[in-house]
Amino acid sequence: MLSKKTKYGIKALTYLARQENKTPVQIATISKSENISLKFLESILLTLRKNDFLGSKKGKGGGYYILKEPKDIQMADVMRILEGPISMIPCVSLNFYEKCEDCPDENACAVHKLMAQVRDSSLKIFKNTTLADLCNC
Amino acid sequence: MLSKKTKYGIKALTYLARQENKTPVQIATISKSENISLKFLESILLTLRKNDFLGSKKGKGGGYYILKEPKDIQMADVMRILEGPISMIPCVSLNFYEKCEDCPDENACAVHKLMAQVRDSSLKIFKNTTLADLCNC
DNA sequence: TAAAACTCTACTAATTTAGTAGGGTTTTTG
DNA sequence: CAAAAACCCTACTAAATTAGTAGAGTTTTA
Repeated sequence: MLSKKTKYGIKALTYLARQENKTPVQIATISKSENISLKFLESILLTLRKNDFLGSKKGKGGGYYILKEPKDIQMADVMRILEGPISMIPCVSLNFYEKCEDCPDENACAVHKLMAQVRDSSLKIFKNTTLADLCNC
Repeated sequence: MLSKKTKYGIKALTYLARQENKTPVQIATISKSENISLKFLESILLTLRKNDFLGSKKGKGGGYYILKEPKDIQMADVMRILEGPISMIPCVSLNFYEKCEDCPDENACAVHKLMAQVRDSSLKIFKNTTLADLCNC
C-alpha cells in the first residue's frame, strides 16, 4: 500500500513543478489546493528539501520551490525517499536489502523469484517516469 | 510490503505442488519444513481451502493437498486472496476499487497515473506466472 | 521590528500485522 | 467403537506503523 506521505509528496511535487519560473509557494497554499493536512505536508516538504528535491525561501514571500528540472526527477528516487524500498520484500531490495530469517536458500525461494520480477518491472517504470511526465510540463 | 501471510501462503502452495500425486501433507510437516508458526500456517491454509486452491482430508493420514494443476494457478489469484489488492492505491484497483476522498479528479491525478502503470505491469507478471513456474514442476 | 514563513521535537489515536491460546468437531484406523 | 489424528473456529494481544496534532521555536524580509 502506498502511504499518504508518498501520495501527498508526489502531489506537492507536481504542484510545484507546474509553477512558472520557480516562484516559491507557501505550504498553506499547497495544503488547501490539494486537501492535505498542513502540518503533515510541512513534514513531507521538509523531507524533500533535505533530500535536495526542493529549495525553500524564508520570510515574507517565501515558500518552497523545485530545485531541479522536472524531467530530471525520476520517480524511483522520490519513491525511495518517501516510501522506502520499491520491492515488496526486503530480500529482493537493491537499496534496502535484508536477508529473510526463515529462508535458508534465497535462490531456491519461490517468493523471492516472483518478487524479483515484480521489482524489476516496477523499478523500470519508476525510473523511466519523471516528474515532467506526471505534470504535463 | 508483502505480508508474511502471503509469503507463507505461497511457500506452502509450492510445497504442496511439489508433492507427487497429491498426497495429503499435514500442517505440522509444512510448518517445520518452511519455518512457519503452526497456528498461523493453519489459518492461511484454511483460507486457501475456502477459496478452492486446496483440499483437505481429515483423520489419520490426512492433511492438505493441491486441488488444481499448478500450471492453472495464477499468482494474481493467490495474491488477491491472501494479500488483497495488487495495486498500491485503491483508486487504481480493478478488484478493490475505492475513490480517494481528497482527490477531486482522478484522471488529472499524477499519483493515479503513475500507480495505474505500476499496477498494469505487476498484474501482467502475477497473471503470467503460475504456481508451476515457481516450483519447477 | 514585527509579521510571515520555515524548522524541529514530542506526543497520540487508530489500524494492521503476526501471531498465541484454547477449545472444539470430524474422520479413520485398529 | 473408541481414541488418536487432524482439521476447524473464535477470541485475544503485543508490537509496529501510519497519519496525523500540538506547540514552541528560529530566521528572514518588507
